[in-house]
Amino acid sequence: MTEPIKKKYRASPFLRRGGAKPKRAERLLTVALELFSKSDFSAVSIKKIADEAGVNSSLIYYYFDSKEILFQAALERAVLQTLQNYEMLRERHNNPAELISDWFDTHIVLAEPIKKLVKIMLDYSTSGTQHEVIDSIIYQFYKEESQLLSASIEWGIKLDLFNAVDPLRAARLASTFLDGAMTRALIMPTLDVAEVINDLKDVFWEHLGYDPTSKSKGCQQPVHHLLS
Amino acid sequence: MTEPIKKKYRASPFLRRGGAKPKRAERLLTVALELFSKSDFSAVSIKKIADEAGVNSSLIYYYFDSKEILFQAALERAVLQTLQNYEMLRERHNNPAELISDWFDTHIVLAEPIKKLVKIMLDYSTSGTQHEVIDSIIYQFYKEESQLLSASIEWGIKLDLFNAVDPLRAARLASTFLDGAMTRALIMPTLDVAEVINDLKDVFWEHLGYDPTSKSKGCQQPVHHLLS
DNA sequence: GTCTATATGCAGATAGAC
DNA sequence: GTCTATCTGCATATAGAC
Repeated sequence: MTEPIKKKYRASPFLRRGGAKPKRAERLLTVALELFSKSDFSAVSIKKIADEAGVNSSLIYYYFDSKEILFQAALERAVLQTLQNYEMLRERHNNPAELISDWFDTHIVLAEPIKKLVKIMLDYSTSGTQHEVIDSIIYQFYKEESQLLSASIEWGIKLDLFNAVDPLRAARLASTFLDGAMTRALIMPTLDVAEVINDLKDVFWEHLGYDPTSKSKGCQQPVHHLLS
Repeated sequence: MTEPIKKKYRASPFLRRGGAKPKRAERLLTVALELFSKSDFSAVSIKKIADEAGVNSSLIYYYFDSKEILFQAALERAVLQTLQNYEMLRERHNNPAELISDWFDTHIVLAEPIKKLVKIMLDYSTSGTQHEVIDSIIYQFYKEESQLLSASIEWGIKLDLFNAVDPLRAARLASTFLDGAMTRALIMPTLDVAEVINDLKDVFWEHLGYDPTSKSKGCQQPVHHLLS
């Protein structure tokens, strides 16, 4: 089960902005993420990815040592892009309630790429195979999300905007619910994600004892940094 | 993409209790569900299922016309068993708060089989293939769950136990969150599902304006009707 | 009902020409 | 960098003996 770990495109500092990155590799990663999120790892053939990207299947092995490496790179890229969104969220707000509200809205606007991310993480986690790199990517993702949320909640409590709830637990609650919304949307494509997330938002404010109408400065457009 | 629909083991009145059902077929369904939930459809080979069940791989084709039919039958069985649990839940309580509480607890106790169910539904839904039968099974599953919950909430409102929330939306909220708990547990196996679900329960009572400590008659053991 | 043997096809991966 | 050609193995599925 523990396959030999192959290398290439191992560089974690992805998307080195401005760097002369191979366009083909980027294109392949985008297509791969798209397909891996639609179907699952073993159902997606190298040929399908190549066809979709408009190249010969052999070329994939020029950029990535194996299908697994390609999968890993696609997942890493998706996580990093999502983390970048979180970072932008953080920088954009000087008010915890707005930040959290924006975080919910971001999940509505970016529902599609986030659904892909959830699906692909799920496939990996339940596949039985383990790779340190991927494990740590996923771990970091949830850690960052948890930190973003719990820090905001704590901050709101200090400002006396929120009830004195346990920040970590409340963060986990919100984060877990969002996973649920994504999962449900994957299972039932007809689901109105926005509606569900807004319902949750209401309940979450209720839990925090926060009245969103009181301090609303108009709904800012959520940050997009579109995945693929 | 639209494969010809094969038959055999087509009989939806599964588990006809008392009926002389082939033990081998049952065994195969159990093993199949187990494997399909661990990995994904295309990653699970017929041979693996056969090996695990201790029979020759050809035998599977004696009972099921194809791998897809086997998958479909396994999913159907899992859903029906879960629905049976819901039915037992319904019959066991004459108090909406207890019923809902028991519903949450059931998800803790039966986390493993329910995780399998969620995973397998997800795999199917995102596979791109469509089969009327499976679609309707999944649809029915969520419909029944929604009915169980919303009816209980409505009931509680009438009894003046709960706030006058929108029963359907509240039901969807709880149900979606549970999906999230299962998803998260699949992605991060170290997660303490019980803890997360109990947190949700608290928030849900809060939302319904219900104080669980007031009327607690001691925690009844949740219903099990173990999914293999 | 359960097995052995096998047909058939496609997937992942490599070698090497251009 | 990108392609053609090809090796190798395994997966689904079938035929047919017992």
